[in-house]
Amino acid sequence: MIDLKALRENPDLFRNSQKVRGEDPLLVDQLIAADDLRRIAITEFETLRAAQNTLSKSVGAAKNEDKAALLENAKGLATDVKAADAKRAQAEEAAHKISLQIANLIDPAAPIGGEADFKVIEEIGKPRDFKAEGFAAKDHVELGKILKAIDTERGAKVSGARFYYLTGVGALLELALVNYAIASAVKAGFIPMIPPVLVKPHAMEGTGFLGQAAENVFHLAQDDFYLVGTSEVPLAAYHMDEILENLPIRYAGYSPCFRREAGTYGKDTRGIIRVHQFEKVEMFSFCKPEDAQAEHKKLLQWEKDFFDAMELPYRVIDVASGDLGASAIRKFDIEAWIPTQDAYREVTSTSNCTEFQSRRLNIRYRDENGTKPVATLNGTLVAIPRTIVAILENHQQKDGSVKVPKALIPFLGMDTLVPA
RNA sequence: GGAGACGUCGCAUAGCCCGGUCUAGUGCGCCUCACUGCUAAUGAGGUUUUCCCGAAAGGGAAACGGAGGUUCAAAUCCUCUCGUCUCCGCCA
Repeated sequence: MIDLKALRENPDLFRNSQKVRGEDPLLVDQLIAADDLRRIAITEFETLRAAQNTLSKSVGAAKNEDKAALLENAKGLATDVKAADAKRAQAEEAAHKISLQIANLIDPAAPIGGEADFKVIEEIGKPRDFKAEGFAAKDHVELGKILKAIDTERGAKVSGARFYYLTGVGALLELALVNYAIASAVKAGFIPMIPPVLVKPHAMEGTGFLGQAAENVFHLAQDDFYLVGTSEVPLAAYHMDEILENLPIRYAGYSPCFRREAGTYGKDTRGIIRVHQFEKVEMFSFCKPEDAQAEHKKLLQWEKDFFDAMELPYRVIDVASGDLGASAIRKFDIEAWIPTQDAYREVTSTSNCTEFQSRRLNIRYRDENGTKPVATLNGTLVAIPRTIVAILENHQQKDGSVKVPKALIPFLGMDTLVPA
């Protein structure tokens, strides 16, 4: 949720933000109008209510003969108060509804444009030249088969398209990646968390996932639970309705993630690049708004550290305004090189959501001037399937074996994955 | 799944039966001041949040798990709902 007062003071900023995001700038004007109505309604109600309170008090004190007259008076007032209150509630609801539709005020530093208009910030590592090495790179599906690490066929048999089994070294690889990620997060001061992945609508709403992202969440209609698409949801909602002390607070959440992947028919149908269920270690920070930008850089650095340790070639991109999602004011993705696709593919993403989520979730901190919403940021440390894809494809050798990155060896207990 | 108890100001509790004097008492904690070689003790005062009007000073409204209802008036009465706990059953 955006800052209503800021919007009132500087509507142009918000109109422009909406525009560069490809969202409707007219919502800003609708909100201003609705907010005016809301404030008028509040004042009307409160005036009446104040009159009623005084009158009501005098009823209790009054003697018999005066009482009847006062009561008569009070009854009329009660009706008016009720009507004014209903009007107030309705006006507040209307304004609130519009305010929920307005995206977070974009960071002017974010590149303007659509999905394709990202800016490459840096490229790290060099893609291998398989031709020069004298063999053709196999893709992760093939390697997964050779190593008996990934079974997509049986995944499909049991659960359908976009499901898979990690088997043998594949399963071990996940555990090693997770353990390495958690260990480095703990070293960096994160509190490791294993959160619930079924959440109530309020938590989902509060993190902004029931807006335009709604079609991508699984919903258990019978019990009105949502399956989270990222532990960002339960981690953000963890401190719902609280006033925090000792910021920043950093959590590293390890959880399964569920995504419907609606509207992606025909995209990434092969392998485990795009799946309905996967595990992920997610970093989540609560900090003071003035520290958010620096915190964002730190999250990105931790992500880079991880991919450096995996010895993978990757690039960092600054995601363009039209592709940010409602909560983020700026977003950096790490894209790892995928040899068989001859392309960089997204493996992590870190977002600065400033106070957007905390306003909805009512998460604050205290300073000299009272309480203020905190800033929230999130970033992927490791999303398992895509990282496995990158490791298998980039570190493969001619015979189909895969070299294990040094950092991972102690966690995996082997330096090479060999064909089974 | 069945039966019951409970949910109040940072924490612990009172108030609810018998509606108004209750945003709400008490204890603890915390803050300020006084007293005091120091500490402790003691005394006085203070100690929630959100919103509206206002340049400010200040004024007003709302909140006793949540949502409705009854009433001139609800922490207090009624309904629903969520959560916690206990017992029974069931499963591990």
